[in-house]
Order: sequence, then C-alpha cells, then structure tokens
Amino acid sequence: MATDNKLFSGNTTMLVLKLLEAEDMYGYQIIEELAKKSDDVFRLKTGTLYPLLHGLENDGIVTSYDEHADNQRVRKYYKLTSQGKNLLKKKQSEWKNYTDAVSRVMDGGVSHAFA
Amino acid sequence: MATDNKLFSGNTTMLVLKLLEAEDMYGYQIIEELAKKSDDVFRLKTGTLYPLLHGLENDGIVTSYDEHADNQRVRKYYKLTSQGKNLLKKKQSEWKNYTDAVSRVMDGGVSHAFA
DNA sequence: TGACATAGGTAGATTATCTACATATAATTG
DNA sequence: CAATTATATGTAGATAATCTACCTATGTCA
Repeated sequence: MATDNKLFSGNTTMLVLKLLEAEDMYGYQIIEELAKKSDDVFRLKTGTLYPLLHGLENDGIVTSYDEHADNQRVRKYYKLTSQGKNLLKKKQSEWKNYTDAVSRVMDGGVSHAFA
Repeated sequence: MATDNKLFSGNTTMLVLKLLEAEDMYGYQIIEELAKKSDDVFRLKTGTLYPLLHGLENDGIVTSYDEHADNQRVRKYYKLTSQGKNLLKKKQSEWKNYTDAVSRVMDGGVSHAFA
C-alpha cells in the first residue's frame, strides 16, 4: 500500500519511541518492526531513521549502547530515557488531538484514536 | 491547543477539498471554517492556503470564479471539479490507511477513522 | 483617526523525509 | 568458490509542505 509517507509526516518520532518503550532496539530492527506492525505502510529509509535517532540521542530522548549478536555483528541499541517517556506521552496526546480534529472536519463525528 | 501543525502535515489538501465538497468557498472563509470545525486545531496561515489553492487550480482539482458580496468586496470562490472529487476520495482512503497503520503500531488495535 | 476584521497575495526560511551513495560483514545460492 | 542478498550503520544533497514575515486594499467600529 505505502501511502506516500512524505504526505503524513511528523509522526515518525512517536512511532519509534513507542517501539522503544516496549523494548530496546537497534536501527535496522526498528525499520523491520515498524514495517511488520504497520503491514508495510511504514518503511523507513535509513536516511530517515539514523539521523532521527542521532538527533533523539543528542536531545536526551534516548541513550545508546553497543552489543554484538551471536556472530560478530555489532549492533547499536537505543533505549528510552525518562525524558523520552514523557515525550512519547506528549506525542500521543498531540496525535489524538490532531486525529480528533480531522474527524470533526471530515464527518462531524468523534475520533476513536487510542487513548 | 494548536498542536504544532508542521508536525502532522500533508492533510491540508484533504481538509480543504472536504470543505469544498459541501459548498463553494473563498480562501478567507476556508480558513475560518476549518478553525471553527476543528476547534482551532487547524489555523491555516494565508501563506499556506493561497499558494495551495493556486496549485490545486493549476492542477485542475478546483476552479475559481469571482463574486462580490453585498458590499463591493470581491471574493474568489473555489469549486471542486470532478477530478477534485476523485482526489478527495483518494486522500480519504490514504488517511484511513495511514491512521489504521498508526493504530496497529500504537495499540495493536484497529482504527476507527471515518469510513 | 486609528484599530481591527475582512480579503488576497508573495518571498524566503524551516524542516521532515526522501533519494542516492558509501562501507562492511554474514548467509545463501548457483 | 563466486555472486548475490540480507544485515547493519551511516552521510550529503534534493524535495516539498508549512511557516514567518511581509505587502496591498476595503469595510466597520470606537
């Protein structure tokens, strides 16, 4: 399906933080998980995700640590900080606020976005 | 409230087309209607809307005609073309597709966006 | 008269994402 | 064994939607 991602931008941070809330993850894993959970609607490019992660780390939203898998591969894991958890809550409430407003315009009804 | 509009961009076209589906409108009116229906979540700037409308007209999504109100004021009304109606349908289905995917990531549940 | 609402507009900045490229190792397949 | 694909991280520059900031002009109200 892959609706043009550019046209609904701005939520990538929320989605990434949500994944990291459940479990520490490395970049490549985030891309795969997001694609899987969204049925390929979200297929982040590396040129999108890695700079985003670096920015989040720089802002204290996540921290990172290296670990290698069974093989010699080094993976850079990212972990939510408490500041990151707060940001996630804020992004969720903004998303709800936004989708509610869209619903009011589009059908006059109420939104049922996640709580 | 006004969640940072920049961070959820890309849907302005859909919202504008939806308003024009119900009724021909002029630019200033679109801004006011959108603010009203969304409880001020969407407050388009003129620098956003006018170039957008010009682009839509250029692409055959809307047509425009001048009319003056009771006073001498000239208003430029915009009207959806049949092409515009099709684009609206497409945008609506993309929006649903997108919000469904967000819901799957955020709570594993289904979206309830407008049909 | 001066301020504010109405009405339309442009130029340039900002920023999120994309495309395209670069590097390197592991696993699979012909 | 060689070639390809999957895994894994990254940067540079382009694209595009919106914003800020500005401009013009008329109508209305204090």
